[in-house]
Amino acid sequence: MARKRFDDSNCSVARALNEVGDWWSLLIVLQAMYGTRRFVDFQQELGIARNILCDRLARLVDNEVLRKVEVGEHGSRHEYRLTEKGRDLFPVVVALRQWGDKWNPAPHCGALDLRDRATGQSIRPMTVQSADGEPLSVRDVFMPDAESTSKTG
Amino acid sequence: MARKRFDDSNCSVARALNEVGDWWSLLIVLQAMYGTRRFVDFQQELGIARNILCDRLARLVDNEVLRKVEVGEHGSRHEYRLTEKGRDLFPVVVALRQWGDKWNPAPHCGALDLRDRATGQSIRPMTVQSADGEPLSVRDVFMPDAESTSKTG
DNA sequence: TAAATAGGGTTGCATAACGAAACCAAATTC
DNA sequence: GAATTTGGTTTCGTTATGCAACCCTATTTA
Repeated sequence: MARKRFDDSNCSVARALNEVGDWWSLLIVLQAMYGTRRFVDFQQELGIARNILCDRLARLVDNEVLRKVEVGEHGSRHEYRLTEKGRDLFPVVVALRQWGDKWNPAPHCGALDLRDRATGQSIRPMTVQSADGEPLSVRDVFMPDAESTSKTG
Repeated sequence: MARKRFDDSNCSVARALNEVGDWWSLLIVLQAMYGTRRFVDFQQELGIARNILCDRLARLVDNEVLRKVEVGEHGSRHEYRLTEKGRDLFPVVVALRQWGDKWNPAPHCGALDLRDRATGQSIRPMTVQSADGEPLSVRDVFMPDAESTSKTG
């Protein structure tokens, strides 16, 4: 049967996963952050099937994570560019990257750290922070609204 | 055909998604962060099919995101608890939650913000930060290793 | 002591999603 | 005007997902 959808879930994590929670969408967004814009480039760089790429690009455009821009230059008809909503996934992608680097280091190459273009220094590890910037763990936070912990789907 | 796997990808985002990139795994982790530990509770609170829950729990245990703890109390035989690796997904989950709250606000209820248990204040929005704590956008960072941008799969 | 209930699964089946390769059509280059 | 490039759609076989039913053990309840 069909995958369960979370469109109207009262859990914002579930709603977020509904848009970018599949195997490919976040990788497409990541690739777009690297500068990829054209269909064939996504296809080749990700090694994704064309029909799946079609579907995902359309869905990301529907959800306003990407926008489809018509361009007239030599053969290519349009490009897929990140919207502000799409660029706003940057913290999510970086958090995932750091988690992957920490707990599943690459077999061959080392962790590929991101660096501040202005200073050349590595970026900080992502942390959940209190109002005054102190790092917080799971146990350090609570949710005022208790009912939100139930029934995500 | 089978879903494409990213186990040996040189992209850490792809490797991370290989472990928690499906529709349910991150929600299970989230639920575990809320304090859920038993099979039936995950099942009822998430509304997930039992066989899928079985599969996901086993996979999360395999990947050391959860661990299975035997407990002897009244009928229940074991619990699923977060490991350090699992708790380390906190920034990922919070980043996703904030993105979902910002761009897909819940129809009925408002954004359910997390608060610092010590002060009662709302936590900060997650940002990628430079070495001295300044927020950075996609355009503000670069990767020293250029080849890492290609071929994630 | 028999019966009901709870916890933690497993099995079968129908449907939806995925992946590879082939096919298509408009625009462009040779 | 034939071959290429770009951006898809179609076909088809495999896999994943969801629902419901079943199973086994341990504990309550009658």
